[in-house]
Order: sequence, then structure tokens, then C-alpha cells
Amino acid sequence: MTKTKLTLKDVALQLGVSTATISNAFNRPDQLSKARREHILAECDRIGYAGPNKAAQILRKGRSNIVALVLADSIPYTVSDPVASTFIKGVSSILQQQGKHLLLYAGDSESILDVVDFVDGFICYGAPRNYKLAEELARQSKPAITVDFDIEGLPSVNIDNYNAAYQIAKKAISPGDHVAILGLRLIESPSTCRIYDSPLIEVQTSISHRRLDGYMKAIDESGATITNDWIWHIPESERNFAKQAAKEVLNSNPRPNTVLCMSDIIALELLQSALSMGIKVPEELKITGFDGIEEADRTRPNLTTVCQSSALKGEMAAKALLSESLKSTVLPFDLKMGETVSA
Amino acid sequence: MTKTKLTLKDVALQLGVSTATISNAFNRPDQLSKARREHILAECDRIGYAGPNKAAQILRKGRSNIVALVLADSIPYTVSDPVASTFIKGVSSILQQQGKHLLLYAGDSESILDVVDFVDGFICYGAPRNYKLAEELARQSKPAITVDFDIEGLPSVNIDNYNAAYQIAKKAISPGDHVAILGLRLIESPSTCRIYDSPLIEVQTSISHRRLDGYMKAIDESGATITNDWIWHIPESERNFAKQAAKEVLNSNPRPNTVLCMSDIIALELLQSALSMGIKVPEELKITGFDGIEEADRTRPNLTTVCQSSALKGEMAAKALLSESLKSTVLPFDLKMGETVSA
DNA sequence: AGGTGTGAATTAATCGTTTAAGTGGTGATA
DNA sequence: TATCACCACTTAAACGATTAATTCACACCT
Repeated sequence: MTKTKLTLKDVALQLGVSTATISNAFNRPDQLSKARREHILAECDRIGYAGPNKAAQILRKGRSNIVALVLADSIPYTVSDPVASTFIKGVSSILQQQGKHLLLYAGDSESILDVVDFVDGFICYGAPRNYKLAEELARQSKPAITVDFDIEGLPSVNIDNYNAAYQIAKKAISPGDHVAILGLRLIESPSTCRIYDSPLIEVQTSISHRRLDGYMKAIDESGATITNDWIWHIPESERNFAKQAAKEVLNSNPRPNTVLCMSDIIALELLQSALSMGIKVPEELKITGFDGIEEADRTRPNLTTVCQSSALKGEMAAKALLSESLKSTVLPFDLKMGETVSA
Repeated sequence: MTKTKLTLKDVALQLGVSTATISNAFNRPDQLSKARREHILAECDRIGYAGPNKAAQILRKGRSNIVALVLADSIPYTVSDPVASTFIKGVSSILQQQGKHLLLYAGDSESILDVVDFVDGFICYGAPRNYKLAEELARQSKPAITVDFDIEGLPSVNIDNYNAAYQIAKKAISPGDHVAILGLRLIESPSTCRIYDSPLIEVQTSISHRRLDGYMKAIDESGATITNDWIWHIPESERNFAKQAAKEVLNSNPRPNTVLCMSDIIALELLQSALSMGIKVPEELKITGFDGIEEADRTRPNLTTVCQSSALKGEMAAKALLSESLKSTVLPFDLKMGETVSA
């Protein structure tokens, strides 16, 4: 009953024309007469030939209409993170609009070489865990664009993290404040911990370090104080990691009265922990976040944070990749003055 | 400087062996001597040949290691829905573990034929918007599995939605209750609305209809009442759609005292609206949800709902697809008795 | 010596298209 | 009437691999 899958050749044979003509009927309407084309298409429909095999097309044309989204973290983590999933949203809306398909590639996978041959391009979201991956990406020759981190020689989409951090910190900090920082992915450690030695010597071109620099400058300028052991490293913007750091920072003695958090998730966990410990926010503890997720505005008090549009970031990245120009973009951000910082 | 991309042939020529040998060095170690294999691999590394071109492999081998996840809704919607994104989580954890890649395919895309040729199999999550897609899926011959709906002839992963709905409704409803139902995707309409004519005539093998049947049986048995215009259709489990339905149901006169919701998101919006209108839950209004998302347990009162593991569903679907057995699975569910129903 | 089995490598067909180059045939132009 | 351009196709060479079938050399047995 079910014969082996039909090919161009079969169809050509049946219709008594060359394979080239069938191919042209599908791909280049101007290469044959309208009548013949319609006849061919109708005939294909009748005998059940659905069109040229895509796998063969990919090989021959060198184009697949698949774009790989290379994620810094695992897919499970990424889809559950509100910021990252909003980014995916932005990317996919553009891709769909352009008839492209989305391949999710987890940065902790073995090697990007698995897909580099058949994918049309890469959008790299966040600094990959294993630096090897970044190197491979840099070496290969397909179009690629980075988001929230940099690879030498590749265009990127980003906000000015340094300035954003600087500005939000500036708003939060008063002279004499004791400041702590809940940082995201500052070092390689897979668990939440303090950073005792100067974190500034870490060489990694990630947004976290830019933000850290911005925070430090603001602290410096404002006449506030911070010690190195008041900088925490949190490996992922995940509630449990954040909760642990929140506990540590709130139980430290003396306790900081201002905590700068590198994501809203972290800030929200801190806020919740503080409230449940009876600490008054912002009177006894000022908190700033980063990202501007929706939930951050639903809490009481609501969060003072840096708002950036992840969706827009995704759209810009996808657009940039698909246009052959491939230029870097710096996106705007907003400061949202919430109730976790005294006015 | 950069010469044209290296191929097997180039390498073979340079090393003075046949292409078959190079190919075997990468794919079938038993086909050549250990010494030669190591030499070839080292040499490839030296001259910068990263291994056989994947696009060519896909064509020749007929296998790509890519699995398509066919989503009922758009990607943007899906990644932002907690239930769906948890499902993706489950799927991708298994895929990654097996070295497979994940292609996200939005059900509202043009045609599945775009990818059917190079993908190894399909996981179909939720009944696709356009039924054409389902037909194409059923017709093609690659392994496929459905989740949360059925296609004639394809295996599926599911809970017993009929019984789950029946049981939760049974727990919630008392004799004499006036019941309303906030249903999900009961008809084709893209906006929230009531269903005036009997919805049971809708032929669609989706979980929503099974749930509806379960609810109806429970209502029937419990001596409660419902009218057809107290059944709402909500197109997506999205907060704004849900909010609108919540408003309508709460403002209807007389007002139902029991509302069965087909998702937690819907139930939570209803709960929030009710509380903000000063309606006492559960005294004046009993609410049940469906899914058992985390947020549903954080509210006060917390939700009475049907708990099912989306992650597990994803894992089972992926495992089933990858094992060549391809059998249907019925997963368990739990009733979570929360405070939105009086004990 | 002759037959045989084995391991290692090669040959050549194949996967299903696309597309540059070529081939007639027709009608217009000079 | 010769020339030229154009149209509508066909031919055949890629695209970059995999793999069944084959060859070859060598050692082992009897």
C-alpha cells in the first residue's frame, strides 16, 4: 500500500519532464510557463508529492530557515525564568513573522558543532557556562549575535548595564549607608556564596561585572561603605539560591541597610525574607532590583528597579540576525522608583 | 586566509586515504585500525576539520537528532504559561540527556511540512488551532506522540481528564448549588464568551471536552444546577481573558456559588476578582482550579485543584517518542483540597 | 601448495535536491 | 536571409556525506 516516499525524480518520470522543471515549478515560477507550472502543481497534489525534501534542500542550498537560540543555561531553567522566557517571546515573534524556525540550544550541551552545519545563524543569550562554547561560536562563520554578554568580534544587543547599575544605586544610596550586593554569576561557583577576594579581578565580559562596576562607582561617590565579604555570588536567578543569599545577608552582623540586587527575583526573595523577619522596608532596609518583571510591581512595598524590555531585546536580536547588516544595538532602560527605597 | 570549508574529500586527499576511511574514523571505529584512526583524528584536528557536515549527514542518514515540539499555541504564549513551560522543561531534560535537540514549532505556523523532512519525530502539545495541521501530522510517517489531546492512530500521554474533573467537582459541589464553568478552548472563538447552545455537540477530541463531561456528570449526580449560559469559553489560559470571564461570572445575576475552572490561572483570576469585590471565599463562592501550579498554593485562601505534573508529562512524552515502542500513557493526578472549597 | 578466513582499506552507488550551462525552436529585426 | 534575443526546457554537475559490496594482503591450517 504505502509505497516508498516520492521524490522529485519519481514525479518527473511520471509527468515526463525533467527534475529541473519540477524543481522550478516549486521554487522559481519564472522559469517555466504558467500552464505547465499549474499542471505540475496540480499533478503533485494528486499523486501526493508534498514538495521538495527539506533535508536535501538544506544540503544543496546551504540554508535551513532554522535559527539556533543558544542559551547560557539549561532549557528547563531558561523557560521558567520570567526574564529569559520573555526574551524567547521576543525572538520567536520575529522569527515566526519571517518564516524561520527556532531551535533551542542549551549552552551546557556538548558542542555547538552539533548544529552549526545546518543552522542559519545564532542568537546567544547570556554568557555560556563553558567558555569553550563561546570560542567555538566565535570561530565558526555563520551569522551570530550575542545578548547580555560579549564575544570578541560579534555584534551584540544590550542595555548600558554599567550606567543602569550606577544610576539605580545612586538613587538608593545615602551617605553613611552600609551596602551589600547580591550579584548574579560573578564567579564560576555553582552555589551561592560570598566573594571574599576582590571580584574585580575576575575577567569575564558579562553584564554582571559591568553592573558591579556601576554599583561600586555609585557607592564610592555616595560616601557609603561596602566590604568585599558583603558581595554575594548567586549562580542562577532562581528562588532557592536567592533565598539562601537573602538569609545570609539578613543575618549578617552588622546588617547592611541597603542591598543592591542584580535581578528582581533575587530582590523579591530578599524582600519577602526581610518582611517575614519583621524588618521594615525601606526604613531599616532599602532594596533595589534589576529587570523590571511584572511581579515586582505587584508586591507591597513594590520594588525599586531597573526596567528593561526583554521582549524588545529578543526582537532586536532576531531582527539584527536576519538583516544581513548585523550591527550592535544599545537599548534604553528606565528607573522605576518603587517603595523599597525611601523617596 | 580562510579557505573554503573543508570536506571529507579534502581531508581524504590530504591524508592519502579514501573518504570512506575518514568517515569510518568518525562513525565506525571498528572498521579501521586503531593507529590509523588516531592518526586521522589528530590530523583532522590539526588542519581544522571539525567532523562530517551535519546537513549532509541528515540527508544521507535520514536522521537529524532534532525533535520538534509542536505547540498548540504561539511560542510567546507557550513559554509564558507556567504549565506549558514546565512541560517543555520535562521534554528538554530528556532530550538533552539523549543528545537530541529541540525545535519549537508553533502550531499556528503555516505548515508542518516545513520541518517534517528533517526532524526525527514530533511531540504535539495540545490540540492545534488549525485542524489541517493535525491532519498533516497524522498523515506523515515519522514517529509522533500527542499530549493533552488525541489524533486518531497516534499514541498519547495524558491524565484521565474526565475522572479528574468529575472528582474535583464532586468534592466541591453540594446539593442545591448553582454552578458555573469557566472552560478553556471549548469552541473556536478567539475571545472570551458564553456558550449558549449545547457545547457538547462540539466535536473535538480535546481534554477540555472530557473535563466538561466530568463536570457535568458530577453536577448531575450532586443535585446541583447549571444552565448553558453559565458555561464560559476562554480561548487561552491567559490572565486577561480569564479576568474578563471572572468579571462576567461574578456580575451575573443570580450569581453562581460554585465555579469550576479548567485551569489554575483562570481560577486565580476569579479568586482575586472575587476577593476584591468583597465576596467571601468559600462561604459565598467556591472555586476549583486545574493543574496545580505553584502559585495556586501561595494565595490565601489557597486553591482547591487537580494536581498533575507537567514536567512528568513532558518526560514521558519524550521518553516514549525516543523509545521505538511508542505506547500511550495515562498519568496519575491528585486532588488538592485547598481553602477555596469548604471542607 | 592450495584453500580459507580475517582484517583493513577502497570503490562506487546513493540520499533528494538545485542550478549553471546548454539546446532547440520561434519570432522579430536588420 | 542571416542574426539575434528570448523562451521553455533539459543536461549534468554539484552539495557532503554513508555504506554495501568488493578487493587485497596476509596468516593460518591441513
